[in-house]
Amino acid sequence: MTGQRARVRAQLTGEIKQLARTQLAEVGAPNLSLRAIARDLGMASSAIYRYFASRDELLTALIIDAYEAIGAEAERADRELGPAEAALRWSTACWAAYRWSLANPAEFALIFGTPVPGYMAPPDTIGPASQFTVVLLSIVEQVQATTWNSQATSPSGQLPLSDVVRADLVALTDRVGTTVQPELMMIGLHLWVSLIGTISFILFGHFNNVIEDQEAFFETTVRLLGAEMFGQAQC
Amino acid sequence: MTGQRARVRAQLTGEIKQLARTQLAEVGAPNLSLRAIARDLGMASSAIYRYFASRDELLTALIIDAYEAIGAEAERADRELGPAEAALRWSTACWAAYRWSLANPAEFALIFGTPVPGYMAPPDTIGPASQFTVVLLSIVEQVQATTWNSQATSPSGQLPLSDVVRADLVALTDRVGTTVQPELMMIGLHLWVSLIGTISFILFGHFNNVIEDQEAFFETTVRLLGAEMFGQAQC
DNA sequence: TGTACATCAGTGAACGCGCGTTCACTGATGTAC
DNA sequence: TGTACATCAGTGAACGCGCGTTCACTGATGTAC
Repeated sequence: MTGQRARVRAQLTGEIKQLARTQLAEVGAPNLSLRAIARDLGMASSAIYRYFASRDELLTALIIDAYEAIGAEAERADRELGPAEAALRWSTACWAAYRWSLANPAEFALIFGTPVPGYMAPPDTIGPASQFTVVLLSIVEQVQATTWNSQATSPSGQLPLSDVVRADLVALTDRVGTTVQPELMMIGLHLWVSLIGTISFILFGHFNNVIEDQEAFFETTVRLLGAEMFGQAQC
Repeated sequence: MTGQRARVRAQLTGEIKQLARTQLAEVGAPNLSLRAIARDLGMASSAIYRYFASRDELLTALIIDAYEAIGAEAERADRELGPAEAALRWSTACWAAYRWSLANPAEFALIFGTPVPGYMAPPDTIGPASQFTVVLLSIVEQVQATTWNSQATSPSGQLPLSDVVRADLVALTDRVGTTVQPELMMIGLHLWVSLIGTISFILFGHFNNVIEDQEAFFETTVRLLGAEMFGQAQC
């Protein structure tokens, strides 16, 4: 059977990444050690090089995996929800991101924390990085198609965009191939940033000794953010 | 003169920290090396131990300095502004944080990026950490005293807090000795998180190839955030 | 004003670790005829 | 179906680095009388 070697190879590649993830949580990305992984695997340290050409290449693989994982969680949650109001889809996606992040704090830090110094993410990471935002964009499009108009009640309606910001946002919508209005796009980006910022604060401990029930705080934040886009609706 | 030795000591301590900051920018906190600092200073590596008992103690000093620096910037900006509307004070504080962060990205990462694995921040850092939020709180208090009421127009008025979140927020206001309403406190925390989240995204490169003029984007975000607290007012 | 002593800064060698990456190699697994 | 050859996984030694921290020490600076 031809695939025998390939299958073993794929499995060991997976094991290496899994051990790397474990190490990530213990020592952080900058101290990720190929030798330590080899030790855990019971192999010679040089053997790792049959699977990854360098430490940076392994890091890249982990970053891509992390982006794909959080993106896949959001996608799955949105799909399982089925047709629903945009507000419900929003909070569903937020909770998917939250759950994944709490379950995988080291990988969250890998993609949204301090960039590893000296490491340059290759272009391969761009695609996976946008997976989550694709889900958000689809929600934003639904808002545009149904509820939203630029003179709406929420602060958004009163948001005057400067020419340069509007131009940037129009260029962005063109690039991703959507017809969402720049005002709404602005709010969408802002929600995305605030969502990740909130998860960061919780994960990185900035709310310790500040907020007791951080999950409840997250829930309120999601609602608050939702109100910015959907007006004063729902749950 | 008694202070001679002390003065030299203080100066060298400062030089060590300055070199440490430079290194921070180049290799990141987890790879901060006492030996490299000593090398840059032209001293024996063991000499550093006359100034800092360990690597962690040096890190702690840098963290405290960073918190104090960003807090001091905000304080100074707010003071120089003099009596002003809350909205203007808010944007002034935001820009102070933004400018400092762009000028000191490594130190921003030190306090708001991925925590250094294995490092536990001692309680000494709590005081300096709250310096910036003291400025924000003072703005929030002004809002409460002047414009704001819980049935206001912005989404905030429509923000129903669950019992557990309200309890957390009340405990928090008690602890910091203020009489700000929990709804407003919630929004204040949210603004704080979103502000730092936005700066993180910009600094950590998440807007590269997404937004061209990131400073203009920041300006719009600050306005958008302000609108959440102040309603649809001003500049 | 001068001397004796204590304090402190800085040295340099050492301990006991760690790391990424390369290279010539052995043996096993697959492939082509 | 069996043999010859190529491919590939894994080894172990080595190169050339790095690190934090300790310790006994020298010599200069300050302090007390």
